[in-house]
Amino acid sequence: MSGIRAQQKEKTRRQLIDAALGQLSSERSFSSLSLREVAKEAGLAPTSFYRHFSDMDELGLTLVDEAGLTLRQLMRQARQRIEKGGSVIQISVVTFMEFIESNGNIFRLLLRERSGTSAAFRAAVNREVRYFTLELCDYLQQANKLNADVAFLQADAAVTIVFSAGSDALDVDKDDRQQISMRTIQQLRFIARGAAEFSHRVVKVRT
Amino acid sequence: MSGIRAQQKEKTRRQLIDAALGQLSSERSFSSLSLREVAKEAGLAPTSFYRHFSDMDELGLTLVDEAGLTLRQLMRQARQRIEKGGSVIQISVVTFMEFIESNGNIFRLLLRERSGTSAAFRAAVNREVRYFTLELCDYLQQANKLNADVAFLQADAAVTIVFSAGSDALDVDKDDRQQISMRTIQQLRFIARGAAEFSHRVVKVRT
DNA sequence: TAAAATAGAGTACACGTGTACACTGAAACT
DNA sequence: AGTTTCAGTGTACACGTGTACTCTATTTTA
Repeated sequence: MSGIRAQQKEKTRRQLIDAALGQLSSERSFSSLSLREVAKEAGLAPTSFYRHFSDMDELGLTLVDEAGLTLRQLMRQARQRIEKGGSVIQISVVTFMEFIESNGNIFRLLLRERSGTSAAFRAAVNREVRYFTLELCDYLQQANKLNADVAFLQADAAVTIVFSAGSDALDVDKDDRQQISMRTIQQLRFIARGAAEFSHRVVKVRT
Repeated sequence: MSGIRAQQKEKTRRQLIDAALGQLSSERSFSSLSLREVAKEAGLAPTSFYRHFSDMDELGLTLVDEAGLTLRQLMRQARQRIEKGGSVIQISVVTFMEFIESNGNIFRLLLRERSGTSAAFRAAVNREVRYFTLELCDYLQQANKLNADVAFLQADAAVTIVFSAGSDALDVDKDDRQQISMRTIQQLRFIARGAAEFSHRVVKVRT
């Protein structure tokens, strides 16, 4: 029951996943990857691909899940840092920028497939981003005692701004990334301040 | 000198452009379009394509320019409406949503190519978005007497939020689009309020 | 009016693609 | 020990692709 076979299968499955991730870059999107290329990179015959995924879409959705995991891992890291004190906004942005730096291709995958041509991909990415947003929303409600609706609007706006900044930071050198970080921090402060002002009044919108 | 020939050429050039734009949809991106498909849709032999563009990339960049024009046209429309009175934020968002509704494929093109695999495309789209942002920045400085740096940060954040909302509004029915509009308006108010608060202090960041 | 230019069509080719199918050898089961 | 399962291979095929090349008909120029 040890499963020497299942074990090997899992291993080459990972090789396929890693091969796909490894081929992503600023000039190569997942949708431009071919089954044959991925199989070749993984050291497999093209037709062996089918032993693991029914088509490239299935591999792609697995990659999105993978990305979601990485993203949540990132959040845990950020929360740990915050608990040790410091500006919440600054730590969050810095953590996110570190994520971009060491997981550029994963982030690119999320960015691209979010506006891509597959409804399933778009849904998968949006689901991951929503988790991200809702966790931030909870945090804002607890930490800042915000009205629930206001907290959601703030969290949603903040995530949008940070993701957009991440996108800008992808193909840029360290100095520029620093600039982008500072700009983003300031913009998040605007939003936080604005939200705080409005949190007394009743806000009727929620999506 | 009337140029019956040049005239005809311009006409089929437009047919190519329109054919390409017409094939875009939520499940079809520009990069997935083939030269042959576009030529066929335009009623041309594949090889005749080369009489007008050296490759698909050149057509694509033309499309991005086209999109930029449409975007600026949109801004003019918004400004006219604003001059006739009303909430600036609300009118801007409503105008933008109208744009999405009637130019969905053009907006999709911008969204996708902004994070696409061609550096030239990304640069072209970012240039158009920057124009958009700078015009808003000027407006904010004049209308709200804001500090130049704060105005830029606000404009940049606002454009990011609005574009993201546009992306969310693409594949959604009228009611949901209305929801998104209200959410966006409120978020823009947060930013405006926050920026106004900060505009007294000195802000050191500018990108 | 004769010559040159050129938008567009048609043919042809090499290439990369997804995948159907038959096969192999080793692991897993009975 | 004998049988079954199955991850991985190799071959083969039809298809869509970009584009080089030649030819044609018509406009433009000289």
